[in-house]
Amino acid sequence: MHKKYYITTAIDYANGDPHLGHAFEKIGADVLARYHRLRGDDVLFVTGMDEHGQKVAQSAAKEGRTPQQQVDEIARRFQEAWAALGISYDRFVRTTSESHKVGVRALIERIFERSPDSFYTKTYAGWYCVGCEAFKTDEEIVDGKCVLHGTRTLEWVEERNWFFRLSEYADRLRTLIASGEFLQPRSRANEILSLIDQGLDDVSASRARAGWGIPFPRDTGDGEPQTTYVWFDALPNYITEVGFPDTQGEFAKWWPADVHIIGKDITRFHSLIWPAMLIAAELPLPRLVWAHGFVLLGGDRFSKSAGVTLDLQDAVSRYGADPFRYFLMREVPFDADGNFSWERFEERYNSDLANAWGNLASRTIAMVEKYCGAIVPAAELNDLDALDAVDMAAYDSAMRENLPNRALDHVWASVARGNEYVDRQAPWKLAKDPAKRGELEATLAALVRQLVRQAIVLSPFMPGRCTELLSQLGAPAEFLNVDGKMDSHLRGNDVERLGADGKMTFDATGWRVAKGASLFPKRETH
RNA sequence: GGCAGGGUAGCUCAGCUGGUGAGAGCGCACGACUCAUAAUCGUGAGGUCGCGGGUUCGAUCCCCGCCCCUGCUACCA
Repeated sequence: MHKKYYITTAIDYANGDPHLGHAFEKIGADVLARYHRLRGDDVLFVTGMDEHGQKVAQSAAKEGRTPQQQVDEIARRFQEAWAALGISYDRFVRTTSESHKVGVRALIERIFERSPDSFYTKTYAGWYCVGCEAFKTDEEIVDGKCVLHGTRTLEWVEERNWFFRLSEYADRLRTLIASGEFLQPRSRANEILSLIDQGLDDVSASRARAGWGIPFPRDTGDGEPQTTYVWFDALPNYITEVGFPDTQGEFAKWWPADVHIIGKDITRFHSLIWPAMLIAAELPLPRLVWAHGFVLLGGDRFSKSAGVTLDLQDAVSRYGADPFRYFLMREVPFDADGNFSWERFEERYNSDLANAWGNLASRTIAMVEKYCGAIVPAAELNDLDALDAVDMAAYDSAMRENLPNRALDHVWASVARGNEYVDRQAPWKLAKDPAKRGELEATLAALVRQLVRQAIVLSPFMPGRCTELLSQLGAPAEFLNVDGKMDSHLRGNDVERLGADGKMTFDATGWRVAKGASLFPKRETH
């Protein structure tokens, strides 16, 4: 019996090229999605783009393009980046798609029907900054300009908008978040609780300025067309992509989402406005909102203006996507901030990948070739398997808690055990004594089994290299199907590689190993 | 300013409700081995556990004060 697992990422604002921050989130979500596929869950992994807003329209104008041309181009670049990083999403949602627009309007209408008091109109007057797409308070205005956009002039705007009565939901939201199960990690839940305790303000649901967006389905009575404001435009992507407003079929199968993976900076929208919208619409709430931290560069948050950036293409081309994915997942906790530096990357690459794991594979395969004619000998399970089982179980529970970095710690405990085991058994000595033939074979078979286990549990992190290792170990075809290329997702699964209890069953006896190129070659030192 | 979290070996961090000599990984030094990507295995150096008080037979872990860092303090997303 397979469970369904619907995982989403934040949809990225189509206002620039993909960067390390975007990549970290997508890689993290991808690792979780692949892990669940490995377990045999029926996975739906959705990511995409948020493509409306005045800033998009303006940058398009600057480029001499229509807004649609502009977002088409940016969406293409994001999808290229995700392909290069091996992000195995099932669907790429775009808020400019017709189906999304239909879904958004339907959701708003549904809220009008089910919770008639949730929307109301209010006239708002103030200085409006186009750069921020927001009204500014006196403190935010210096010399008649917005402090963040000193080159743009502010506009005095009076408009009648639709508001959403978020304040009305404060009690229910507090209960929801205080449970500790809806919003994680706990530190983020605590921040939102304190926000609730300060009192929730109602939020805009529409803007009167005709803009690049979805027309709000109802007018405010002053004749001005209303455009759906960002929350009501972007957040519903999680349901429109699974068929809403049709609540049968796909929607019934996938919704509610099992987890929304988001950055900690947009926690409040996902843990307050989104559930309030769903309550108002009388729709089920997602099971979990997971707010990850940020990847810092040299201790600073990356930013284009400060020159703190990292070119994704460059990052991938240096060692390949797999080591890059591994490094980010190993070095940056998924529940807090972490640091990226090439210095650290090289350390990790050399010690963890090349020296420890890559070399363990290399020496094991070489010995099976040398001492056993390249055929994996038959042998009973031994202590190595038993000790590894503890680490594999720990890996499993860490993955279920959305902490891939901790899961990797346990896999590397297994890797270290493997290298110790080789030295302790010293197969090269056993090979010289015909009386120890049995022990030699038991040793090498145990090492092959261990590598298979490691390749399987690491495949969500490094799908390409793990497939390569399994291939070198002589694993049959169904074992090799762990790559997550865009055109060959591992869906459902034919072979239960990782059971519901985290245990694996397979028999490597008789596999023909073939040593190939190094899994993690060291670069020329210069 | 308020609220929350944190300051432990060169680096990244573990240390549950206070108690035999404060730990891991990486890095470093020395030794062993030779199957392997000059990889691996073993041993070791070494830290006033942010600062100052207090409670206690005894505190890195409790209390008070101070210093420093980070996050949140709502409509860019």
